[in-house]
Amino acid sequence: MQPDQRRAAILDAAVEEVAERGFARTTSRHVAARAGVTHGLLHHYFPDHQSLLAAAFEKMALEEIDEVNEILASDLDPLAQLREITEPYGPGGGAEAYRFWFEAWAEAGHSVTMRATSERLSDAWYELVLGVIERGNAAGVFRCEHPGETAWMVIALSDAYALHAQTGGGVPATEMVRVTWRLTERELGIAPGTLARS
Amino acid sequence: MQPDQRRAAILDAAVEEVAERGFARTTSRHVAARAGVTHGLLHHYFPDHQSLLAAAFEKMALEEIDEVNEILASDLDPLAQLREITEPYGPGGGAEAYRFWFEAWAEAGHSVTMRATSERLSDAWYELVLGVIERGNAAGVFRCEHPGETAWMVIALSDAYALHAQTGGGVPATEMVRVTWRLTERELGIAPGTLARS
DNA sequence: CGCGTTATTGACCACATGGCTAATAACACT
DNA sequence: AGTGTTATTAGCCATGTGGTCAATAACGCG
Repeated sequence: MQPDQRRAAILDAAVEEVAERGFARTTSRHVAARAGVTHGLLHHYFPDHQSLLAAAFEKMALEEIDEVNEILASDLDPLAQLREITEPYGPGGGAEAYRFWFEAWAEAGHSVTMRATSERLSDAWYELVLGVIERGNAAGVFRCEHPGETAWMVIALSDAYALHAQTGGGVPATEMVRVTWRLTERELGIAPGTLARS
Repeated sequence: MQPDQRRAAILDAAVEEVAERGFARTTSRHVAARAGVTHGLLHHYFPDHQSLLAAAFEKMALEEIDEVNEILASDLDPLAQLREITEPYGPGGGAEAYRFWFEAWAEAGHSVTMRATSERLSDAWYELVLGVIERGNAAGVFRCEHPGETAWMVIALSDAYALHAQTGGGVPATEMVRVTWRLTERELGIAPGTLARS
């Protein structure tokens, strides 16, 4: 196997391991076993354990930013773009991915290294949503009075959805989505039910 | 020291340790050192490590539910009660407490045991906010059309505030609070700026 | 083919952890 | 004071961890 592929395979294994067990419980040997190598090899690709975890975190963040940028570069109109953005975090968005980000958020509270990456990702999301809203305003599709505040609201509700979908609670997912849509529509100044039509 | 006090001291130490390092990195010896005892003693109060962590988790959850009930039982009018709730970080403590909860939520993704407690807490919060809104409606202080949805929104924004305050990002805390208030006021059908007056 | 470089293995080390237990200190109660 | 119970300590053990390194296999290239 090519070094690049091996490195990628190790990172993939690390991401899966983190999603399953969490950062703190992710051990070199488990990652190595999942990647089909011995743990001594990890040192050949990453100077130490911390670097491996940081690289795995960074990889996930970059992939997410890339996905987001793809939406941005697409020819979709602002309304459709906003739908795309809110959808990945919607029903069926992948509980495994959520688990990874919860781990990352919790880890950001203890590790200074990861907080930086976390902030970069956070900012990327904010800029993306804000851009979509402003372009929608310019195109006359939206009539949003507080683009910055609305952008934060959209992200906040998405994150909270992911959070509450995992930690459970009596509020069903469908209701969470309904609230998110209703509030977003009102903030954007578009007709109720517009977002639901997909 | 009395056994009860010792047990409480150990649990306090465990909670602090979890908030600082996370569940997985919380070791018997560190907890013992923080509590001023030797690690052998922990075995005398808790059968094993997992029980200690579970007890610490349960303790935090019960304390938070108690605080919630205090607000409920207070003589404050619904508006004042809602102010308490929407205050930054809510009434359950500051950023430190939320670091603990992020850890707990992440842990709930891996451990089945903790998910139940997590859900109970989640439901308690929802019922609290919903109750305040409905009593406000009955008293004519609020004119909220979707109490259930609004209750979830209030909790969601509060959690997201804590989350983004920890993971950083370009959105300043003051703006997050402003959005939360504005949206809450609109959902409750009360005049803008009402919540800000404290 | 031969040779230098890189990838990969397996074994080893020092260390921290959770669990356990015998010995001791503190205590409660008569 | 005496005694049985509980609280507390110190130390041991098996295990798993991250890090390191020499030996070897695979590879690229002249």
